[in-house]
Amino acid sequence: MALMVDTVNMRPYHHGNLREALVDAGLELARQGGPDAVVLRAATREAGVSHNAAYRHFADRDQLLRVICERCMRELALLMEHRMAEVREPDPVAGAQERLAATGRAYVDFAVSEPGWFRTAFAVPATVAHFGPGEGAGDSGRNPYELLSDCLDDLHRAGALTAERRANAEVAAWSAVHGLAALLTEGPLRGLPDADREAALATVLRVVADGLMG
Amino acid sequence: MALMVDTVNMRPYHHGNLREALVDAGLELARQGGPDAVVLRAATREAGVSHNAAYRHFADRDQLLRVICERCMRELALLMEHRMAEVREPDPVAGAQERLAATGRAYVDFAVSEPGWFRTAFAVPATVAHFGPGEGAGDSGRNPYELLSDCLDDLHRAGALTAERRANAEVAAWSAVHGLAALLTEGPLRGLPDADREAALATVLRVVADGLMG
DNA sequence: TGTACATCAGTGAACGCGCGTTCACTGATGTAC
DNA sequence: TGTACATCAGTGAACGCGCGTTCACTGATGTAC
Repeated sequence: MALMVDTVNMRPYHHGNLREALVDAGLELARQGGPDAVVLRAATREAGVSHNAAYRHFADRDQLLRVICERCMRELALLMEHRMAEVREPDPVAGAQERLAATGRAYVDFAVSEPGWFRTAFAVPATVAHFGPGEGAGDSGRNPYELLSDCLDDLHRAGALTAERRANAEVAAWSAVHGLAALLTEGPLRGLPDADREAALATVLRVVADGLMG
Repeated sequence: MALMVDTVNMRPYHHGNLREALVDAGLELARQGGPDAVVLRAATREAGVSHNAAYRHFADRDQLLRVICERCMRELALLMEHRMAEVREPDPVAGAQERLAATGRAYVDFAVSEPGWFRTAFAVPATVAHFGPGEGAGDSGRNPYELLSDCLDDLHRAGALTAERRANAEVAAWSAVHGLAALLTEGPLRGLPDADREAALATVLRVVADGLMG
């Protein structure tokens, strides 16, 4: 007689942490197949639970997907933060330039190494979205847009970016890097050999830097 | 007794041009809902024909989708060509610069005004894709990549772009413009007000031009 | 410390949906003689 | 010019799939007394 614990597979009747388990399963699904692969039944299957158990923790599939999207965006931001922190250049201008490039590299690296997550990060269902200070990365930490803004603020503060050119600089840098990431992962540049990809990335970063700072 | 023609809806038993009708229906589906909305049964429904009639003209759904994707890409190229041809500047350098900007504007305008088609253009199923001379736009006309290359060649010929900077210039310009289009249509910049979008586009084009030509 | 009971977190079966695809078929067309 | 017949382009029914979601339920937990 199994009382608390099923003696065969050792899973208690109450999962204990099903919400987390569903999010983890959803993240794995997203990793492999992008946002469309985040399927309620697959997540519950993976968690070893019946289909509708998920409804104890999420109102519907969209709510689960939303959480997964936020986590993916957060992962992207974390890689960017990590790469920024690795920059050791003491000179304010060169340091700010290196940090800007580091965020760009991180962005593209993330997209290439985790294309499913990258696509999912931007697959927030329905209306919402819209980036800006405090939006887009859930509750904790800075989102990619904010990290980019920080770099550009640094550049401005260090005197490498005039006030005039500071305006709208986010969208220019972001577009270039996002476009490369999209072309490489979902677009016609899928499967570009490593060396070509590196050359493309270097050129994009150079054009952005030269274009912004004149 | 209807012999050749059904007297009620005047549709002959043989459609006459079902292939074209299915492609047209598919294009409308793509326009409204992107590549995922290109659904065999919906296309046949729209064409007023039974589900499986489509199999007389396409091996499977993917084959239809592929045709639709090519047509969408062709539409994008046509708008770019049209906008390039509108440039009247006689000076070779200024003319080439204006044509480059015109292709970028066309690219973003297409994405914003026809987001379903834009997404579909890049949703070629499975492996394939990869741009380059002669690829990506089906059989006729120049594809977007080639049009961009033409602009850059002009710029180089006119002396505004050094040979060194000519290298990899396509990917830089393309990434920036594609990224803006993606952010505006599928990403966090969805629904950006017109004025802000115009400012963003202007900045992106300026950064690309300055970044490329130094 | 023991027990009744509300509440929480699961189960299992079922519904309805729309899809791609296949099957055996029939009506229409065009061509050889 | 007429006719037999191969071929082409449709039809209608069905299969199997996986999905999101709902229903009535039961097992486990925790709390008031």
